[in-house]
Amino acid sequence: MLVSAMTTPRSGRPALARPDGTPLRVLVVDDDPDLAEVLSGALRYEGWEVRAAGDGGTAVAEARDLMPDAVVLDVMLPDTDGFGVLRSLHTVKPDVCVLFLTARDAVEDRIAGITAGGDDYVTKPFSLEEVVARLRGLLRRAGMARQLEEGPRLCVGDLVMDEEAREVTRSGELIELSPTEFELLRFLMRNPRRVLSKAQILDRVWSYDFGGQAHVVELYISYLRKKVDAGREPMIHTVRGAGYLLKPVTR
Amino acid sequence: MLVSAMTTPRSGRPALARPDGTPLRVLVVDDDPDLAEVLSGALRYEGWEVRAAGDGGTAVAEARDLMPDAVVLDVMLPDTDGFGVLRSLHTVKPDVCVLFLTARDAVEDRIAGITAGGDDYVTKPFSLEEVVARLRGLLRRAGMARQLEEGPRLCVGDLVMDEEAREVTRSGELIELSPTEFELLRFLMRNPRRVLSKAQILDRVWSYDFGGQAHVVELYISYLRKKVDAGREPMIHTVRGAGYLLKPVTR
DNA sequence: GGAACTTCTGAGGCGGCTCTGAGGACTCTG
DNA sequence: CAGAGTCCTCAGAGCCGCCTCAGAAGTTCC
Repeated sequence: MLVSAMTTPRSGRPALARPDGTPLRVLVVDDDPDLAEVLSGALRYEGWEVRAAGDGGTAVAEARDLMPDAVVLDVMLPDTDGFGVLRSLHTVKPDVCVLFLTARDAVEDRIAGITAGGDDYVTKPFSLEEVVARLRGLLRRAGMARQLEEGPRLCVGDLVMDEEAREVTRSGELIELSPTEFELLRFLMRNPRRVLSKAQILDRVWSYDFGGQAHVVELYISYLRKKVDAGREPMIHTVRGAGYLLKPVTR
Repeated sequence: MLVSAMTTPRSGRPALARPDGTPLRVLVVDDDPDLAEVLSGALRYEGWEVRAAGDGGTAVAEARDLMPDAVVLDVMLPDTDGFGVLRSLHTVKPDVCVLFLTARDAVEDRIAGITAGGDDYVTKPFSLEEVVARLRGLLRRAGMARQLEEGPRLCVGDLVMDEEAREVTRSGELIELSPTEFELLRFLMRNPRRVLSKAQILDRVWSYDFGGQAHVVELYISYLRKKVDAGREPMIHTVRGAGYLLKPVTR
């Protein structure tokens, strides 16, 4: 089952590209077409060339055709399990990076065995920010993609985030964040000087099956302010009726 | 309310065009024919080549024929839901931009995820100015349309508006605006040196179901003057019996 | 199995935003 | 100069958006 094909990245950021200049390619494999659509959309937006497949057989066929740099692979598939697909993928393209999608209660050690090769995994339900970030991490570690070589540091003013170490500092001082706080801040830092609506934030930072209200965003913004701004000149700003905005202090 | 259909853009600005010179194409999908007509009219006025559809099936067929650069899509359709149409649209044209229309109370529901790909949405009742602006934002981020590449800055004289950051400055000084003030000013700035009637302003800046009087326009113009002109040489001018006009100060 | 932490819900309150109404100023006309 | 029409501005009521607190439920770690 072919879900969608693809031509160009739509994102404002520079297209992800390999040393030869062609865009990075990713294959999304999930039997839930809605989820595959959402993932494809998000990755396309990030500059990937995306193709999607709904089962293991199609996935391998698509991989042979596309020769993807990375694969986002649901472990539970209608025809085969993730392990079979993984073996086939490695036959097709030995150096492919794989990001597994797995249910929370899946057997942890089997996943651990699979990811030994440098691959990674994310448990469902996940947030798009997490998938995108993990995939970036994989590629960086694999040494692909020129744009990613710059390192895992994210800077806005004197606010610095080390994504790999999951460490945040402001003017040198360490800031401790909970997982959600961290991911929210990462999203803000990847979109500085831009108003982000609560709905946008909810879409990217919270998991796709979150049924709650936009009110949580307000709450977590409030948490972040206490830790990030904390008496200092504020970097997180409310734009009434529009959303929130992170920007360096103007001097 | 029915707006007369027209063939060529009436607007003073150049027609929106893609790199190859042909005008940008948009498909409007809404089951309310009046609303579809209003939207179509406004977008045509902005220089788009417009076609409309009333349900998901027709929409996909039209899309296959038109190959639109963007789609304005009501989430609630008689035959399918937004996800289905979105998936079909992406199969037809993977790089299409989608702007969703949704009822206010449906936002919390399950819009989350749909917009993940960098697509955007607007809640009903919306103002035309908002739809047009969002659509421009989408296209800009997608890197289409030569005219839009200039960036998200709107300048009239020393008055500068950064739409993404929702920031307005006059000769460098920051001006704080409420949501309505912001949208009114945006409309004025996108139509400089042109007299805009109160009715025109009401139609574009206020949502289509606003029942109030033209008096609010006077009021908000007065608010804007206090903030934008504020002692300086005035840029906002009243044309008695006709409307208002924004222009740079002439020396 | 308990303690610490994290996440989310609900309620209360504050302040800003939007719009109405009224009074006054300005402009044009007869 | 009077009157009508148009526009400007102020004051205030109600509403809505946002912030914060407190606590319940779930999770992790020892």
